[in-house]
Amino acid sequence: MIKAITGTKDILPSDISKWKFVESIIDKTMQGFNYKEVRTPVFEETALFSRGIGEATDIVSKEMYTFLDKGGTSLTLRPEMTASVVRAFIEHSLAAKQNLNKLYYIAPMFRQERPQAGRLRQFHQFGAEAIGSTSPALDSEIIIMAYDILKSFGLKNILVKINSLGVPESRENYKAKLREYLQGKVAGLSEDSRKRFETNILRIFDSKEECDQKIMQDAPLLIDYLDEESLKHFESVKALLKQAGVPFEIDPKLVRGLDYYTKTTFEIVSGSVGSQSALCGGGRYDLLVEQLGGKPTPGVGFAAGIERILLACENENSLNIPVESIDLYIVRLDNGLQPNVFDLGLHFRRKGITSEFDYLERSVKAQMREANKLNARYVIILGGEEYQKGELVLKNMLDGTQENVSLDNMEYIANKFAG
RNA sequence: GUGAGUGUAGCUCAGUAUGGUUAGAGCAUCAGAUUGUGGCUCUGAGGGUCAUGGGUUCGAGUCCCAUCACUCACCCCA
Repeated sequence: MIKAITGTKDILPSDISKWKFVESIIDKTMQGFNYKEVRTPVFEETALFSRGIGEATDIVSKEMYTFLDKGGTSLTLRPEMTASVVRAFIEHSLAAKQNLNKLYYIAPMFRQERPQAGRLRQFHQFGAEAIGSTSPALDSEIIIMAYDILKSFGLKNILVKINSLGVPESRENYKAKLREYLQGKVAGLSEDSRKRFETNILRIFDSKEECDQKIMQDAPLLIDYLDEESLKHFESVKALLKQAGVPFEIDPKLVRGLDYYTKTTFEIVSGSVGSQSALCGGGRYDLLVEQLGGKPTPGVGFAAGIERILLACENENSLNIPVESIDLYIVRLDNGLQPNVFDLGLHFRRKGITSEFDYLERSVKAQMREANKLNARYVIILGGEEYQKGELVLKNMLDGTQENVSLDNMEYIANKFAG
């Protein structure tokens, strides 16, 4: 038997209502903030991601699905969306059409990691990017949108964590200080952290190893070395979040794994999923556009993992999905009327009234059972004496009442579903 | 990439310690309950190469080995 690739999942009809519901809330919220949807190809030239996300990051160095096409070009299935959105922004000169572009997406991403709870190889993210302004209002807006959407899913056990990474210069200053602090202590670090000391020193803060955490407890914090402008920016972001009623926590150790972040970074974590608790993450990237070959343009954005959110919703039992139902089921008393049933069904279907009938020549009882299983609001029973008299039986499945309706008064039935 | 756990019906699981006739249950599916009407109830039916391959044995779902798959955790991230 051929099975789906490791780390990929089919979304079956029984799950679709959940996804549609989630997507509709995302659409509604994003549009309320006047973000416009954008769709980009699932694969891009590999260089886009290695340059955008950073050669040394885990995503680029070991998690990408990269392959050569027949022309010998190295292509990669997108592991995240920001680089692609920025590429499209530059390629189509969106900046020329308006100063500020507010974009959002809902799309599949691909990373070749070992699957576990809340982590798949093909997974779905939604997110937003506001490109073209340094205003802290946009940092806040991005965080508020993410928070509002999660709240709309009924999630309670969530925490917003924010931090500021400052501008590159202040960060370099700080890194030097941190290196100085750690210089004599390297031997006490875990193996991974010793590597990070060379490659990405800030990430040592993320380590869960006890020995690392002990050493990092007294380490200097980035936030104390922020430049004045970044600090001011950070204060504005915090003030706006407070104003919006979004509870948050400052996490000076929140360092994100993508290279392009500057100033604000944030994460929303859930206590209701396994170890992959980050539902959502993002931040400001004022240098990315230029880095990818565009004119210097600031930006800020976030991405959220839909499967993780669904997992959290399931564990908190927070999603209230309406049960699926259909409008009409047409029962036939004798098989000879099959063409008439088909015709009648088509009549209502073309009016947008969701209708179904039996294709398997099953008994009346079986047809009624089917109607009930489908949650049909009304059932038409066609055949027998009534049919001889030019009538059909219309049964209301909610209260069980039924009435006879003349076959040339289908308006009457259609009106049951009006409005 | 590293570690641990689990693979028995469409789904959730018994059965494996002490190997022994035709491998069970619940849910789901289908059919029926005097034949023209759903939900509840009752009755019945279908559905399993017990993950795969090898080994031990008179005999393996059960013991041993290998492989594969899945799950969780590390790592990293959404």
